[in-house]
This record gives sequence, structure tokens and C-alpha cells, in this order.
Amino acid sequence: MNKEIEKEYLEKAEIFKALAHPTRLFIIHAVKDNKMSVKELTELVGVDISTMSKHLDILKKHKIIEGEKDKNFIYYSLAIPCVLDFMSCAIKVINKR
Amino acid sequence: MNKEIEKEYLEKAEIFKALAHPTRLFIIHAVKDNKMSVKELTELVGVDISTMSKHLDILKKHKIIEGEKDKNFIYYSLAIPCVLDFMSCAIKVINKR
DNA sequence: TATCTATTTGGTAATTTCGCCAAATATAAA
DNA sequence: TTTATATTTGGCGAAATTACCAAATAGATA
Repeated sequence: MNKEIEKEYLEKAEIFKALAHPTRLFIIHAVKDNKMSVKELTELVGVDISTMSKHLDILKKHKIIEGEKDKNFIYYSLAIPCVLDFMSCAIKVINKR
Repeated sequence: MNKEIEKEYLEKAEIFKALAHPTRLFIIHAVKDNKMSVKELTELVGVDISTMSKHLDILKKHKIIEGEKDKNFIYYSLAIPCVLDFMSCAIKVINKR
């Protein structure tokens, strides 16, 4: 695998890594139709707020979600809906057998 | 997040974890139209064959690829084509901006 | 049977990821 | 300005991931 190809797959893998955590997948579902703040998500998941902040940062850095500031709050929403399509497809195919 | 929901997202995250490595993404592209053996893939990637074997095992365990035995060889092929659709969609959305 | 060849398994060191705590920022409200 | 609330950052220990080497297995061929 040459450097160029290697870099291409490294970048793609970054996206999957960003998605490869239960809390982050929960976030994606939670914000798919409602915008939600860090605090709200923290309470839903039941984790330290600093932990939640870091998960959100990972998703935001990869442009999987986007945040919008309003007063003291930052409201997050889903930027890549096709993640949801893939999840339902994958689950379907994998469980069929 | 209650136990049931937690378990659901844990399982989904497992799929993304299985995909979250450049070599494993390379494998997926390599076997999408040609069946390939462990040795062939090893040479393409340039990694130790035991490393390749373990990557293939991870993908196989999650039913993302499937292996078919022929003589001494095991030929792998892609079991979930929708991974490819997701990748092109995600890249497109993420790079547009 | 003995000998290749392909693949897997076990072990280990290096690196990365994760979650909490404590402290720092940022902004709003009193 | 002081106080309160929301979010982020730094740091640390625990757990998970990864790549290689060496050895084991499995099966084909001579």
C-alpha cells in the first residue's frame, strides 16, 4: 500500500473511529431530529459532563454533528444523515443469517 | 441511558470499531469485486501475515466479509456492500465546506 | 510419510482511547 | 461587579488496540 493510498484509508478510518463508540452513536440518534445541549445529552447518557464534551468535540471535529450557540448553550444537530441509513442497512444484513 | 439502550449502541459501535482501521478499509475495497486470499492481501498492504490474518478475523467475526475455502487458501469477499455507499456519502458531505 | 505452503494463535511492548476529577473559560443573570 | 450556569481543558490511571515475532495448525503435494 503506497503512501497516497495509505493516507486515503487513514482519513476514512478516522471517520469510522469517530463513530465507533456507543455514547457517540447515542448522541447521533438523539440529535437527529432535536437539537440538544451538552447538559441535556449528559443527563440522558448519565456520564460526566466533561466526558460528554469530549465526545461531542470528536464528532464536531469530523463534521458529523454541528453546534449552534444560543446564550450560554450550544445546541447540536446531525450533519450527516446518511450515517443512519448505513446503520440500519448494516444491522439488517448482519442479523440476517 | 438504560441497560437495554446501552446494549443496543454497544453492538452498533462494535460494527464501526471493526471498520475503524485503514488496513481493514483497504481490505473492504480490495475484496469488493475480487475474492482475495490472506497472502494476496498481505502482499498488497505490506504487513506481517499474522497481522493481516487478525484484521480479516475481525471483519469476518462481524460478518462484514466472508471467507470461502479452496484448497489451502481462504478467499474473502465483501458481505455488506452498503459500507461502500456510506463511505462515499460521508466523504462527500464532510469535504463539502 | 515427509515436506511445503497458507493461515492462525499466543505473547509482548508501544500506542491510543476512555472516564473521571479538578480547574479554567465563557457567558448570562442578579 | 458578583454570582450562577454551561462548556471546555489538562491530567492521570485503566483498559483496549495494534504490529511484530515465534510457534502452532491445517491441508496439499511430492
